Amino acid sequence: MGRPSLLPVHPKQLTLRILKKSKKPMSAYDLLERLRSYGVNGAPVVYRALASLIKSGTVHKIHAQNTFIACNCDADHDHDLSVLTICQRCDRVEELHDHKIIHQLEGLRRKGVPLMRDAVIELPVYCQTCAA
Amino acid sequence: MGRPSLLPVHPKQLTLRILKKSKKPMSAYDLLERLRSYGVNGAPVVYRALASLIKSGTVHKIHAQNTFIACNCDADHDHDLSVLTICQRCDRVEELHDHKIIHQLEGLRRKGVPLMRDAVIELPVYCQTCAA
DNA sequence: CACCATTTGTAATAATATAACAAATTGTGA
DNA sequence: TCACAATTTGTTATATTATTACAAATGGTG
Repeated sequence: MGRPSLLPVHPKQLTLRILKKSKKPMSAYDLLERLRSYGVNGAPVVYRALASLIKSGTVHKIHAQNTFIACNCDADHDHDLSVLTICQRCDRVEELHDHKIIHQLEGLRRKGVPLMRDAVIELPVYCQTCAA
Repeated sequence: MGRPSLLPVHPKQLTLRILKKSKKPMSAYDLLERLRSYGVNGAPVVYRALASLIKSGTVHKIHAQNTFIACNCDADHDHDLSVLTICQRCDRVEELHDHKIIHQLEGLRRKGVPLMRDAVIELPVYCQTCAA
């Protein structure tokens, strides 16, 4: 199993808990600050936790912001494409549940574009508040 | 007009030229290395050139890679949504010309999601070569 | 002309992410 | 059981990406 964690709770679980509670996307170093009180001292610990969570589809990285969010799916069901809108003015992130888009992307798959499971599509927008 | 550039050719033009010639996306520091021979010495010069080019739609940033590409549109026509596929294994980037997807996204716009002009959608995929 | 706004260039620094390595544990085969 | 490889963790250091801060140079405006 390798060297055991010195912490009472594994960094991966802690990371997920914090992200679940956060309404907003968090950067890796935001997370690190929060994790320090639990004894986490290094960036690699955070990045490893995130990598693992992302691999399992539990967490998404928002590349346009270098931030991370917990997937808002409740159950352990298989993940699929998720579509996020990112306001270019206030940075607010929302998940779109537009089935037509999802189906369209699925269509791409059938046409030979091997879209990855857990693909995250980030759409730059102005949110309703900022559009005004 | 502000302080004039000391260079015979403006960094912005140089940056665009280099990106146009490059088949692959380039990082800002890749560009800087290339620009040094023309007398460009600092990262801010590159980032300012890129910001300006991105604003005019001439260059796109690929957030998932922190790289930049010249838009492959030939003319000065107005830009619209562009859809890129990014291979998660070999990092190759291709531009999709799938009109259905574009139309679908336009549909989102009409439904009230103010998608930005020059929105770049990055789809994580496995390219045909790597899928095998 | 004096002043201000703007742009450029440079130096320094911030923010994001990974590499390299030692230490601790488990499993495997002799 | 013992040696040893394979893994995982934690730490330090470093690489990569991007911005801040500031001085210098120019053009426009009163």
